[in-house]
Amino acid sequence: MTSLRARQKEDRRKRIVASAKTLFRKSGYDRTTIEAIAESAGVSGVTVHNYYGTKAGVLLALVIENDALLLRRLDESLPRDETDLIALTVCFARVVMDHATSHLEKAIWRQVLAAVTAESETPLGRAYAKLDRQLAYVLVNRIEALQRDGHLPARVDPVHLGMALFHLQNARFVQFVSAEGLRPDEIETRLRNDLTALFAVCSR
Amino acid sequence: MTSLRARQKEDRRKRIVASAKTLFRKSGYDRTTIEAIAESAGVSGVTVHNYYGTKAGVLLALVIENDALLLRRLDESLPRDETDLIALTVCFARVVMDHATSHLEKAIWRQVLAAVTAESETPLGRAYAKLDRQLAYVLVNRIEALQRDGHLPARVDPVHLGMALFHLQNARFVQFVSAEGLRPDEIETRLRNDLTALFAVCSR
DNA sequence: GTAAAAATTTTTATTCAATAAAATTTTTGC
DNA sequence: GCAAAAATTTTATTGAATAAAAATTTTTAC
Repeated sequence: MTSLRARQKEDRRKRIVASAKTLFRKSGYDRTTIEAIAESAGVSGVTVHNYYGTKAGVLLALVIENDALLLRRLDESLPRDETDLIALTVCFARVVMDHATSHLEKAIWRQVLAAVTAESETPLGRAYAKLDRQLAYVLVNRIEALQRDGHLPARVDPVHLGMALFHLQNARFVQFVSAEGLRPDEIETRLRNDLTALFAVCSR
Repeated sequence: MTSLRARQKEDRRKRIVASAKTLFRKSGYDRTTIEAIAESAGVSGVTVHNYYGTKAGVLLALVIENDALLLRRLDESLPRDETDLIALTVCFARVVMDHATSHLEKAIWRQVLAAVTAESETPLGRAYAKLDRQLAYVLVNRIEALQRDGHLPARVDPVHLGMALFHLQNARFVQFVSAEGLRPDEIETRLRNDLTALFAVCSR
């Protein structure tokens, strides 16, 4: 039983986020005012603030919505028969980059990453962190499968390995959006170099 | 031959940054206004903007100044006789965390990290990126020494390895400042787990 | 040493994000 | 339908950011 009030709220949320996405893509983040988003969504500017706290909050909400999609897409896009850990991680990174660029420009992703750090202790920040963890677990699950099939030594902890690889991939993603001219291919090479060097250590 | 004008400019810069550091530490980032920094430094608010562009710019300038110190401190603090790569990286991470917390609170570091991403294409953002690269090279140099002394296989590329380890360490640093309650010991454990898992892969 | 010029800061004004309190509208429960 | 509750809008304020004009100071040239 959803009350009228709850439905209206949900409706406004949807309109605000949809308006924001359109405007951010059309005019960029800085040149889009909260008032413009509010007007386009048919609410007052203060309501947008009441709903999302900050302009960055609206952006984060929008990204979280899209990332639910990425989560499914990732699982589909990673080939089930891939046995090479490096190839798997690189593929993961590429799907993330493709998804990102197909939705928003790099300049806006920089705002997203900035907001995530600045607002890490707020509800929306936590929601993003949770999604990030789910993203990491897509990789962890694949690594567990790899280990089950004997493509990885039994001594490696798949959760730790998955997290480490995710962090590394994420660091390269940050680099990707931080430099306008950097192409996915170049990032792929760097990530490959990272992994090759690490796996070549083989100490003790 | 430094002109009077150049000296005065340098002097104002110093006063602005010093005032900002004092005020940020005393009242936090958000509760410190540019006007307050300006007044304490004996200049107008607009001058602060002219010098650093944004409030975050002032913060970044301040951090860059401190990081020059970190660079030296890091090189001193890393034991020369350390032959274990994991121990070396963990030690590196700890020095960075100690340095960070001794200068500014986590909440302010979150603002720093946010500003770095948001302003990656501005001069101050680039200056920070350059310092980051120098920090990474402290690690790279140590790894090269390790390899020279036969503690690392000849097949590993020390630059790639150093960069990868730096990124991993950095990802954990971001986590460190993003969660108020997270202690350096816990981060150290996580980083150790990352490295242990990666080095255990040993594929092909 | 002084007057013109060049450079730099300050003043002034405007836009917009963020926040708070009061006023208004809408929904809900009876 | 009507009173109470909940939510939105209006109104107002602070502070960051930016731009243009005005004022000041340093430099340069004589």
